[in-house]
Amino acid sequence: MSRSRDKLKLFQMRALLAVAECRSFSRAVDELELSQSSISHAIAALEAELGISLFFRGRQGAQLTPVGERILPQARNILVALEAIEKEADLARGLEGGSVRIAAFRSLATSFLPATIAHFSAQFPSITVSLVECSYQEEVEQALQEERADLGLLHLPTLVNYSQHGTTGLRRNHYASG
Amino acid sequence: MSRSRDKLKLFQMRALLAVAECRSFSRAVDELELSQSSISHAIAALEAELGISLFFRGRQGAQLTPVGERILPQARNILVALEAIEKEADLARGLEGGSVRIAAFRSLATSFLPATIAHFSAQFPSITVSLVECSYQEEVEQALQEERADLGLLHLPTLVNYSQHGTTGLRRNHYASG
DNA sequence: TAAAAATACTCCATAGGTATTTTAT
DNA sequence: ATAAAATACCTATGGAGTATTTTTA
Repeated sequence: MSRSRDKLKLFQMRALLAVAECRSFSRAVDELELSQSSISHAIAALEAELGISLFFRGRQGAQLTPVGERILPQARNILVALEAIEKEADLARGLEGGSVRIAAFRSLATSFLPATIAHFSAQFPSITVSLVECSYQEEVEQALQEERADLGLLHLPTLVNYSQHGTTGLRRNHYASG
Repeated sequence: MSRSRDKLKLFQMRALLAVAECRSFSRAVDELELSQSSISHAIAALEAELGISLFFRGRQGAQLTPVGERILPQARNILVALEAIEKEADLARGLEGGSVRIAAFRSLATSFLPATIAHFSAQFPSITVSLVECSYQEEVEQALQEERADLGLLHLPTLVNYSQHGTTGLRRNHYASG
């Protein structure tokens, strides 16, 4: 059977972007860290697969055809989506095995926090969420300063405060409720 | 040197989509027309590359992890963009070497049409645009019926009418001006 | 235990490279 | 004449397959 059922390849998208940007196959060599030959092959294969010409070639380099011009943003979309996937994975990896200690006084701890924590835990099951119950606002601030908590819930105007020394790579989703 | 600098592969995106949809590696075989082994390899490689687990595996099949759930729409975006690229290419190919004959009466033909045609020709240089000048509206309709024109410009309320028998694959961009 | 996924192993198509030739200005 | 792209040819990575073993509800 035939290998690689994918007609269009990702490196072809990268090549398209780079050559379009550099307006030259040769100059795209540096950006792609690929030989001129490979870039030529890649674009040629892409053009053959699509049955169209993507670039006008000349001594002064390569220039996008009108079709190439319309295809370019879609190729960019693909690479952006790929980046997004890697970002999501990095974030998730950063969260693996992490823990968050939340300091809050009793009234908050018993009202909306359980639901919020449940929701969070459903999204990030590998993160241990623990609660440091406090009787007064001062105790919350104390817990943060003594690094017995990573996240503290306080009254307005300082509703949410957080320490930078948590044991997790948590970089967003600092849950708080109005 | 190493082959394939792309860490993430398109067929892995397809596999992710299919397995997520089928909630099973085995059932995705039909949809992907790929062996169970290959699908397993593809997902495993993707998970290894991203450093995360995309599916919970069990006897009843496979279910997306929270990260997998967040990555899924991006994978879909990639495939949608690919489709769009092929669509653009198909359209451009259909236009290759085509021609459009426009029937219009003199006043229109000399006022806004030249600019419109120039713009169109810049976008689709391989298409021959010719003008069939008419003195009266009835002549335009006649030219269309006798297939001496592919596109006719008439007065409101029937501003634009077009024949289905053109010598080009033109399927959109029926240019008209208010 | 049975259905599903993972592994072991093989194969060859193809991405990628070097060296050279062709093309366009 | 000369810079750029295309082509020829080669190598070996990794995608895909069949057969089998390992999981897990």
